Amino acid sequence: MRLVIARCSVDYAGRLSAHLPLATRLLLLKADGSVLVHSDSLSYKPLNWMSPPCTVSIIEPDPGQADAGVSEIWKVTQAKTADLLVISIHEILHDSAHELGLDPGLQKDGVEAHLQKLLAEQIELVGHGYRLVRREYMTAIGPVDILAKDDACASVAIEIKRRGDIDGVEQLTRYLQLMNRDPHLAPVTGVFAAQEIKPQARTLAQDRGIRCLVLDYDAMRGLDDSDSRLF
Amino acid sequence: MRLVIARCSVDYAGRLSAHLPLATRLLLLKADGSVLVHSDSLSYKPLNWMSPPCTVSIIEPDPGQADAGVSEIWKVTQAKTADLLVISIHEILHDSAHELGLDPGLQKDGVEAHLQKLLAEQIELVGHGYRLVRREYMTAIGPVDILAKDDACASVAIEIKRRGDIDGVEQLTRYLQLMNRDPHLAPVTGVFAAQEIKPQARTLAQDRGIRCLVLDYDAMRGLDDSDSRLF
DNA sequence: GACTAAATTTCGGTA
DNA sequence: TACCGAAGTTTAGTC
Repeated sequence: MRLVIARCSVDYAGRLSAHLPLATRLLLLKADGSVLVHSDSLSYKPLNWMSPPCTVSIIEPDPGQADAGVSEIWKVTQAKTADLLVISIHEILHDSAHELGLDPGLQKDGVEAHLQKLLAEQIELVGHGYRLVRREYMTAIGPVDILAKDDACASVAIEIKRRGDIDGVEQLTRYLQLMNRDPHLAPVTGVFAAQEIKPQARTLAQDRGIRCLVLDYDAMRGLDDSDSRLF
Repeated sequence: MRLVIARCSVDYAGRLSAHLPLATRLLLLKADGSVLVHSDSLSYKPLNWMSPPCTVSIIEPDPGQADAGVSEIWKVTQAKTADLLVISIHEILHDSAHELGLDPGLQKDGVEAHLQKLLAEQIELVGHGYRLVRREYMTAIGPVDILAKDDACASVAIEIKRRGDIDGVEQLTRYLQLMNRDPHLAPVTGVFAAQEIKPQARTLAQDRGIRCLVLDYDAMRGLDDSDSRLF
């Protein structure tokens, strides 16, 4: 990994066109050839970047560019997409290279999968007498998060989201339409379960006869003994 | 901006739980207090991070941690969300600070807006005899990208995407349902225009009587003289 | 300020 | 490998 602090301007042309005026920035060259341009704020996302596989070639500025103060130009090209990133460097303030080695990688434990697991275990939260049929019930257009039976033994499709948005209601609606064509399952009712449900999503769901259920993640975790791992 | 190369392990607890085993990584501390953890590959996105506003406090390891080789611990806390990022540093291999100043910011020129502008100018691409009514035609649930009239003077709502996905078909469907309730507009037909249309989106669109139109961005740009700016 | 839609989305899983 | 859905999504624009 090479770290360069430099006064530079940047131009990108590819899926969009973008320009960064002259300023001091961090240029990050990774071992896989990718390049990131970071400013000193606006976290997380670089101002500009090129994804691997790509190649960096350092070229001399032409006389006109040299007169404008450009000392060198980095031309970053992408192998597949013909995207082009051009970094015009005026002054290098820091330049160091470091050997990092391979990273063992991130171990993560997401929220939606966890919510699904918890709700499957605590299916009575959906309604009295409910029973779990199975998680990730496959349909032709994708898996329904949870399929259950209500106290009258009718099918219930449950869609789980962390944030309940219109998209999630649309998704559940598609599943319900498909499942209600299957005589073995029909009639199937829908439950839209999320930690937080947006007003527009709630309105749309009610309009379509889909029940909304707000989940209390912390309370559900609290009921689950297997979950006292962190802190 | 402070750049640190260090052997470290990282734990994050917040919206998810994540752990990074001991390895050499880049730690990036920005002026706004945000922290990024980058490896030497897997571009663009940090392995782990904390968004501003957040505060970093450097604490001494307890004896057990010190025995395990930890020299110092960075505890990054988020003001609002109670997220916590803990970086256990074993060895610092590089440490430098740099004054970057404010960044003038990115000037970008997106693709969807450009596609919309081009298609409005070349509305005959949608069909012979078509005329533009207006771009960003407002409805109660949001703006329709383009409203046009066909050769029989019937209304046509056009939704434009770079990548035509199911979401876009749903979006256009909602617009069409609403607009067809307006006697001044009805009947309104729909056109789903994109550079690339996914098979499932195409199927759904056809099922709903929405016509699909694949746009050739380069050809449309070529027809537009005002667009010979880059290179 | 809330909400909606786009993103150079990226990233992971599955058929 | 293509496709589909989630993301600690983030970010930008609009009402």
